[in-house]
Amino acid sequence: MSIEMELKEVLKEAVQKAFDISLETSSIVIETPKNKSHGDYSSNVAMQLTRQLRQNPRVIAQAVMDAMRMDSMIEKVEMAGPGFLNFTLSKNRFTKVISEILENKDQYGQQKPNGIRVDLEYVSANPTGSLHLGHARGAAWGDSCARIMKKAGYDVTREYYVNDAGNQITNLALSLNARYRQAHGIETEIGQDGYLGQDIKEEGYALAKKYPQIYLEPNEKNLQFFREKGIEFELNKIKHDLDEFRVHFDVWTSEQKLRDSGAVEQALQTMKEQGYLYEEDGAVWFKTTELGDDKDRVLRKQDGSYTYLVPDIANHKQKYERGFDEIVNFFGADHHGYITRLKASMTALGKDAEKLHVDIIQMVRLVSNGEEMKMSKRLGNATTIHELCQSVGVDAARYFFVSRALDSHLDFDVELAQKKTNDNPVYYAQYAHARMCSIEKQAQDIPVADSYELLVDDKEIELMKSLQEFNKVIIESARTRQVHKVCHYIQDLATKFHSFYNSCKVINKENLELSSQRLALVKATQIVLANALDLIGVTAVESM
RNA sequence: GUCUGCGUAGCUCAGUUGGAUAGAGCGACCGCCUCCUAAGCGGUAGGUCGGAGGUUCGAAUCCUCUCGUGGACGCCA
Repeated sequence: MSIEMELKEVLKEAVQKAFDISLETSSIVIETPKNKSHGDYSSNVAMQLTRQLRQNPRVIAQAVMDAMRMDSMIEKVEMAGPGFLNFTLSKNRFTKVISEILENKDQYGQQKPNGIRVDLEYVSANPTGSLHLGHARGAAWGDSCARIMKKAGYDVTREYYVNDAGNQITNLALSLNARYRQAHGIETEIGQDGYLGQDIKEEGYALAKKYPQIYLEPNEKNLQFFREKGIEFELNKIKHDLDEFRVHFDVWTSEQKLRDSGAVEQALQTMKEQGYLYEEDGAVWFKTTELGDDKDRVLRKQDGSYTYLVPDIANHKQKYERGFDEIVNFFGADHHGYITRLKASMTALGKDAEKLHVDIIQMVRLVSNGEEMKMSKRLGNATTIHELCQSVGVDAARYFFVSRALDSHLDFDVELAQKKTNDNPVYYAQYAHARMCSIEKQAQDIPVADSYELLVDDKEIELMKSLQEFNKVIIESARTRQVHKVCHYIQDLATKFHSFYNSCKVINKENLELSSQRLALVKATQIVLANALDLIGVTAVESM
């Protein structure tokens, strides 16, 4: 049992005994005080009970303390401030974590299956161009979130929804056809909605070489050829870039296949039966205003084609039918207004919209020399995920994207990410890991201890406390999908280690007993740091 | 105008279902390698938590209003 659970049990019993009140352990808050003089752990139960008991919190705290059973791990309990109970634990309680880590190794931190099936959809960029910075943030965040949730015991499916139908794809086909024609010396303009990227130009020319003179006219039959070639080309490029970025998916859902299967019409039919649709101006509308939206939305346009929302409704309907308990989407901030519509659709289909979570990814700005680089996918001059990997490396890129809360705008400082100095936080953590590996390498003739009673230095205790936090961080990060918490944990653990390193010499032939115990602590820290870095897809390097 | 983020130290940002004297990194200043990687460590300076009310034992955190700022408001995706 974790230290926190043990303390909660102790408090629960004491409150029961003192006031005959039965508390849920989940409602008891155990904190780690920032101020060292407040002990190792603290609780505010007394203050929480003030309203119910109508007594001074200090009086309540005293009564709880008097009723408390003195567990062997508790060295001291004190009442402080407005009514906090501060616990100081016996030093040997903290060493338990070392043996747990050494036993479980790379599986340490893995929580038992919690039976919750969750679907995470992220990136889902149209196959009409390379992935750029915004996608990269979504990719790094979504993938890390998947890793963390798996570690926390969730049954995770990683999903990419491919918009391989609709206008954008037709525009792509037209652009390819235009380049194809140009390759044949026929003067052709790229339409206003066309894609001007260099890659598409090259692919058009390549197709001209491979399939000469057959598909010149932009008629429907030929466009279908360019659609297929275009999607194949773009999707392969995307998969290649994601692979380089260490991002992989379990499921690639095709919009075209959803359409072909009749799932789209089926979803519309259900919504119609539920009375949410009506016709006006030759279009089919969805009464989203009845479900919290500020205006109704068109589903089928005057020209008979569907809006973007429609196949996506079918996409999400199927997620429900696939049996997920939680359905999560990571959307770019520019799709914000879309959430209400999507949730409304699920309600209209009789699904529980509460299961559908949409996390918004705030904008990324590329900053270099204090200057912002504007991005436009259509013009083809955006910084791609591949270029980013080339210039700053995958580790730094992934680290930067998950180091900030998702709802904060991110200024990605390319120069900082490129630095191989201590200005760059990713190196700080990797350096800590490399140091640990170096110690292990040099201490191969020293046995790793299995008892740790000599580890009583403040720096050692602080380090063990951080190790103890790992499980909590995983669970909390997964529950809230706040990936950056893992990043902060990594920084904290690295800091505690560097501090320990500077004041506690590990390898000391004069004191083999202490050396072998410290070596065990180093080994445990190295395992946890490597496991934590893996959660965000960053390499735990062994030497630098 | 409506919806939705953000506003915390000079800069970039954390802040544990509301908790004690608001934290970290960078930058500035002062120290530490005859010693396991100085890509490191220790220390100092720096904040009316945008502003005003309210809720309560207690507010950076919750509510209302307000100011600044980014984004979205399409029969595009």
